Amino acid sequence: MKLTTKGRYAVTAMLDLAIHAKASPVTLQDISGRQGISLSYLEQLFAKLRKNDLVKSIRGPGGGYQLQGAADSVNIAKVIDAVNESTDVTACGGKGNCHDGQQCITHDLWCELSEQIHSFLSGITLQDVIDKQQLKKQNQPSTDKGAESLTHNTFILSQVG
Amino acid sequence: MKLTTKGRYAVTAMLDLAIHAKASPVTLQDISGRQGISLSYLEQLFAKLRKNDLVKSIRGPGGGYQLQGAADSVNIAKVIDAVNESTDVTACGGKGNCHDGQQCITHDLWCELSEQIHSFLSGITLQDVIDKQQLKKQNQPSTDKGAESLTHNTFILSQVG
DNA sequence: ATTTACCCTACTATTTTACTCAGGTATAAT
DNA sequence: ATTATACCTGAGTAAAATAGTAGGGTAAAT
Repeated sequence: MKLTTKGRYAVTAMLDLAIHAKASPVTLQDISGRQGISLSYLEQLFAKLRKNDLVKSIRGPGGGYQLQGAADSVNIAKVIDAVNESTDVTACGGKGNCHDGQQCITHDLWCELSEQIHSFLSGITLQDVIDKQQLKKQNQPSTDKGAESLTHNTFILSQVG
Repeated sequence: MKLTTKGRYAVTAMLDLAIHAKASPVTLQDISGRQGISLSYLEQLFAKLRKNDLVKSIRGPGGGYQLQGAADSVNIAKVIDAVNESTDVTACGGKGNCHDGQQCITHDLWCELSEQIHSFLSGITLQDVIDKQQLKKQNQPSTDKGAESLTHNTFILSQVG
């Protein structure tokens, strides 16, 4: 599990799609303008998103991209994994044969934690993120500083449970 | 919130410290050997960990590093933030002044999600990760494939709640 | 036929990562 | 005191990832 700006771009673009591509598809040009990502870079990201069946494309004039499924069927982990593809990460090639026992402990620990993070992000869909934002907007019209931690935890619980 | 191999190294090293530095401090030489990270790179990482009061150093022969606090008082988010330092991330400088309303929506959505992830990792301490691994070892002596998701979620719930 | 907008490959600049080198300083042991 | 240890620091550097450019294609709507 890797969480870089690349994955951020992908998630941001997917959220943009989820919001704007209700009826007609959205062009990469539009996303590029709204999110400040270069068109060609978006094309590269969407090539990967398409290969992973996360989006579908419509060619020609009036064409663009749409989510392949519903916004509540696409989770964040899938999106990030799609653009990152094949992060082996493990020093010993995942076979756990890096010398004898002791050496491998912390290595295993990290793998365990990495799975936790992945599992966590698998439980959050694009729709969840959008809904949460709507809720926040309603509760706090303009000023929005402070008192964050509590609402976060309740959100997490509602997602996982 | 960024989750790169750099952060992985830092977390791995901290876990190594938590396990080995019970009585006497641990040298970077030792961690370097166990975890396969170059000594000088470790020195750079630990300089940042020290500045953030996550570890304390003992100089001279017999010296090395120890955790500043107890293993259950250090959370994963702190460790990762310490070595990454200042990820502005936001395209509009966090002031939310990137044009009018619409443009900023997905931007806000990502920030929201990013906070969720941060909050999630703040709820997991080094000790938690170690404990979880111990538990896994006991339940499954050697073969450890399949049936993962369920135990993960219970772990997450126990951490956050 | 022309325009639109996806599609694809290769190339390049920038940044980050990970490491090396070359010194220093505090401390324990002799 | 001297020496060895191991932290500390900064500058430089190779490799990789990120982000973007360039230059072509192809499918489809007008």
